Amino acid sequence: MSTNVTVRIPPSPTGRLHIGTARTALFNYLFARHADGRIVFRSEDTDRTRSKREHEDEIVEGLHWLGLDWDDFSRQSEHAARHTELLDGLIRAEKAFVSKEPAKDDPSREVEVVRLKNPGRAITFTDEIRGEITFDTTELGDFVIARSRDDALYHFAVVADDWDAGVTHVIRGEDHISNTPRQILIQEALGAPRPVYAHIPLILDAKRAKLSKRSGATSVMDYRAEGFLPEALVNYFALLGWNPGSDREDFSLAELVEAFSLAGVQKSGAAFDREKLLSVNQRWMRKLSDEAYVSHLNDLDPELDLSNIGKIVPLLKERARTFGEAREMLGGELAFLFAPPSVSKEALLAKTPAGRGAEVQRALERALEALAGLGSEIAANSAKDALMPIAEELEAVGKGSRGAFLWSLRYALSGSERSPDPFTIIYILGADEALSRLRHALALLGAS
RNA sequence: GGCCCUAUCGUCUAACGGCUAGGACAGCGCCCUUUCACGGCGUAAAUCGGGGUUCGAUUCCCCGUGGGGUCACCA
Repeated sequence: MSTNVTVRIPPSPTGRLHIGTARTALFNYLFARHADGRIVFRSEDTDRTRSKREHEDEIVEGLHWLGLDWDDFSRQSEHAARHTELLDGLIRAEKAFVSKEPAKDDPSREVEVVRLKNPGRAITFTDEIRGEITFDTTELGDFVIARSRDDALYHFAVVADDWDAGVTHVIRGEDHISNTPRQILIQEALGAPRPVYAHIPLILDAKRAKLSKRSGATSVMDYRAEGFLPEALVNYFALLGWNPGSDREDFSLAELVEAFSLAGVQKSGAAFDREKLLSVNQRWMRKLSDEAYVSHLNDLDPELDLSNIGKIVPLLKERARTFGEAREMLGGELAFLFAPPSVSKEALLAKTPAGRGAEVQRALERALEALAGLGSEIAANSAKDALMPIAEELEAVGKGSRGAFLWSLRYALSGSERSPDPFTIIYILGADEALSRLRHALALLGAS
């Protein structure tokens, strides 16, 4: 592996795996893998009170689930001794100093924080995505870089760790733009090289504010639990703020690695659109083999009885946009496929013109006989071949009767005003169950 | 509010000075059709405003305005 490019994925384990974290990690991954470079994962756990191992585990698991990986793993807390060493060096060189001051949380107590001696000048850096950016750093003053000599703060730890890891490209959210000058100040004090910066646009919610817990589901794991495919999430996240310069939207992770370039990254924030994500997800679900589809359903809900679902998968593929939706359909609008529905005589004849009731009933009886003649194994199209002639005959006698008959047939089988067509239902139910439901409907009509 | 970033259909975006401003999602309509779903076709929908530069600006510059971010001894 060449080492001309090294990026970092530095999540802080203080919460669940946020969509924004995942997308930033994805962009780093795409950039690095495209350049055949290195990726270092660094858990930024220096906030001892908020950092939790369970969060780190979820972040790692979620990122792996999306298909991302890295070449090196470390925790910032493991670098504490190195931070102290660097801090001491800075103090000795009089580029930083220890300052005795009242503690922020308890002013009666005195603490010794470390502050950077700020030369106080304008800092200009080049952002790969936005061009030159200049800040006046005088207003920053001699800012705090460590709570004490052995407890470095974020900005210092980041700069030190990036330096030690040989990070060449810092690709992160736009919200870090204003952090960059102070990190550059620390770099210069340390004598560390300046990496290339690329600040990617933020993901916004529907109200165009930075995505937060209030904006709805923001954890990648929530989407997994809802039955989204990692391929779909990756595909959609990549297109939020990046594009290949063409109309193409269908990308696998490997194809993204191939196509990715910072030049295609957008400058302004992108609103997260769940509808579009759903559409992308459905596209990926449809690519699955029926077997894989069922296996995903099983992963989502191990309690689900999927023993006789094989014939139903095509129906789910054309309807469900997530596996969660698919599961709901099995217990909802498609539940009639598993247990006989209740049917009403009125709905059975809902589309039958006045005075034609007897006619439709006779046709249903003929349908029953035709079906019985097919035997118990029904092929995909044989029900249609057997029953459509009856419908056509009816139409010849009275216009609109075909539709009335087919409606009644379908309703007798599904007990629902909206459902797949009767032939598909018969195929799925099998001859015995279909005949039983038809008999039941006929009995209802006969009871007039 | 200071500082910084930013600005093409409702949303994601294409067009890196020169085409009727293109695509996708959502919307709407039509077709297919026994209903639903799928599918096919079509339609509506945008260059924030004002100045420049230029033969010519969505594109380059400036000023407004809008939006966003950030202002910790959090990361």
